[in-house]
Amino acid sequence: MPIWARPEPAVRRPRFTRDQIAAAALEIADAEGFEAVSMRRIAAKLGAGTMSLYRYIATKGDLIALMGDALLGETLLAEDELPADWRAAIAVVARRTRSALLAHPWALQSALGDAAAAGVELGGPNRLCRFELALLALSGAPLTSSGKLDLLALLDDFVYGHVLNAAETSARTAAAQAVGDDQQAPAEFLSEQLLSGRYPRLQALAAEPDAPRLADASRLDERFEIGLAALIDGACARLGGG
Amino acid sequence: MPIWARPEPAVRRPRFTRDQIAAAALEIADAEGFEAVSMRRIAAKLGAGTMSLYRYIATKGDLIALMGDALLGETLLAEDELPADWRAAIAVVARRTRSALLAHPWALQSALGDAAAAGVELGGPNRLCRFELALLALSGAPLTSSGKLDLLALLDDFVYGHVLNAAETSARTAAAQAVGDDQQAPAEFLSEQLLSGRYPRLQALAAEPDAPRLADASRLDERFEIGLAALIDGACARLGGG
DNA sequence: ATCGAACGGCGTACGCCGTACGCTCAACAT
DNA sequence: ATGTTGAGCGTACGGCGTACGCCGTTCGAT
Repeated sequence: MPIWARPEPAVRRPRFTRDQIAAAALEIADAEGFEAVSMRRIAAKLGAGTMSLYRYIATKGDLIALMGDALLGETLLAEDELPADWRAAIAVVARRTRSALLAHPWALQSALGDAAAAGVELGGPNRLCRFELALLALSGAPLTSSGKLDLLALLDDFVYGHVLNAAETSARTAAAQAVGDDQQAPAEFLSEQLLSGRYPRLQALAAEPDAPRLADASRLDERFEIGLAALIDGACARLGGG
Repeated sequence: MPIWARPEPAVRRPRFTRDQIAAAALEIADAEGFEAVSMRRIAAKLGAGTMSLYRYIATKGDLIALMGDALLGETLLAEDELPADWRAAIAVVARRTRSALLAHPWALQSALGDAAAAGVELGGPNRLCRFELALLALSGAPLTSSGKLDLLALLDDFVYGHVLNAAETSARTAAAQAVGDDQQAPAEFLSEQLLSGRYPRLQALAAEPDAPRLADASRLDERFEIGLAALIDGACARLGGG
C-alpha cells in the first residue's frame, strides 16, 4: 500500500523514473516554495503531459512522500563520519538533520497534511536508513533498546520543533525586510500593544537597555546546541544510563 | 499590516465578527481536518455568501492567522494556576500547550505555509498573552532576560516538535486501523525491508523479545515529561543559572 | 420627510488545482 | 503481417481563492 511497496512500473519502456519526478518536484519546491509544486508544474518541467505522471505515482500524496524521503536522504552520513563517542555521534546526526531541514524550509510541510499521511505510512527507505544510522551512533550508549528509541524520538522532537520555529522566525524577518514600508505597520502594532499595559513583563523586557530581540535569528545556532546537549545528557540520565 | 493591527470594519452594522468566522473555521477544522476549511465551507456554515467574508478578512492567510491565535487562546492559564516554583510553573505552561495542540492536530498546519506566514507577522494577542504568562512563570528563575527568552524558545521548540511527531505517529496508527486490510501491506513491506539485511540493527531491534514498538504511542506522555525535565534543568544550567 | 451617497452582501467569473476517463499509436509477441 | 497491450496524454469535472461590480439598505444632511 505505501508507495515504496509497489515496484516502479518498468513494464515496457518508461520515459521517467520516480526519482526524476521527485527531483523535479524538489527543484520546484526549493525555488518557489512547497505550494508551487503541482502536477502540472512538474510535468511541464519534465516536458511531459500532466497525466503521464500518474503512470508512476498513484496520487499527489505519494509524490509528497517521495519528496520527504528524498530530503531525508540528505541527512544521511557515511559510517566513518560518526565519531566514536556515542554522545558526539548522535549530536552529529542531529546537527546534520537540522541543517538539511533548514536548507529546505518546505520540509515540514511535506510531513504534515492528510495527503502526506496517506502516503507516508511507515516511512521510506531513507527514513529507515536514518534510523539505522542513528542506532549505529548509539551503539556504545549505556541504554536499553527502548531507551535508545526514546532518546532518538526525543531528539527528533527537538530538532523538528527547532526547525519549525526557526522557519517561522526567518520567514518573519524575511517578510519584515520585504518592501521596507510593510515593516512599519507590524512594528507599530507591536509597540502599541506593548504600551497598552496588558503585557507588563513583555513591556519591561522590551524596555531593557540590552534589549534582547524577541525573535532573534542570531541565537538560533547557540540555542540549538544548548538544547541538544541538555537533551542528550538529561534524557540519558533519566532513561537509566550514565 | 497584520490583521490584528486593522480594526474590525464595524462601520455600519456588520452581520458577522471575526471571532464568529474564526470559530466556524475552527469547528470545520476540528470536525473534518484543516484542508476542509475553505471560504465556501465557512460561508455556508454561517449562512453567508462566500465573498461576504472578505468584508471582514483580507485574505485566507488572515483567517488562518486568526485560527492559530484562537487556538493559542486555549493554552492560556489564569495566574493563580501557576505553581510558585518556577520550574513547576513553566512545566505547567508547556504541558498545557502540548495538550491544546494535541487536541487540534491541524494546529501546526496553520503555522506553516506561505498563506499563514503572510498573516502571522508577529503573532496575535493570544500569542503575546502566552508570552507574558510564560515570563510570569519564569519570574523567579535565576536567569538573565535573554536567558529566559532562550529557555522559552527551547521549550517551544521541544513542545512543537513533540506534537508534530506525535501527530504523525497517531495518524499512522489511525490509518493502520482503518480498513484492516490496508494494514497488511505496509507491515509486510516493513518486515520485507527488515529481512533484506540492509538494516541489521533495526532488524535486531525488531527481533528482541520485549520488542519495543518503533512508533509507540503509549510512551508519548512519559517521553514528553523526560524531555521537559531534561530541557528545563539542562538548559537552565547551561544558560548560567542554578 | 426626503434624498444622495456610501457601504455591506454577494453573484459571477477567472485561472489555478487534483485527477477520472478514454483515445491514440508505438512496440512487442506471435 | 497482424493483434494486443500499455505508455502518453487531451479533455473535462468539481473544487479552490479571490477580483470585480451590481444591488439594496441605511445613514447623514437637508
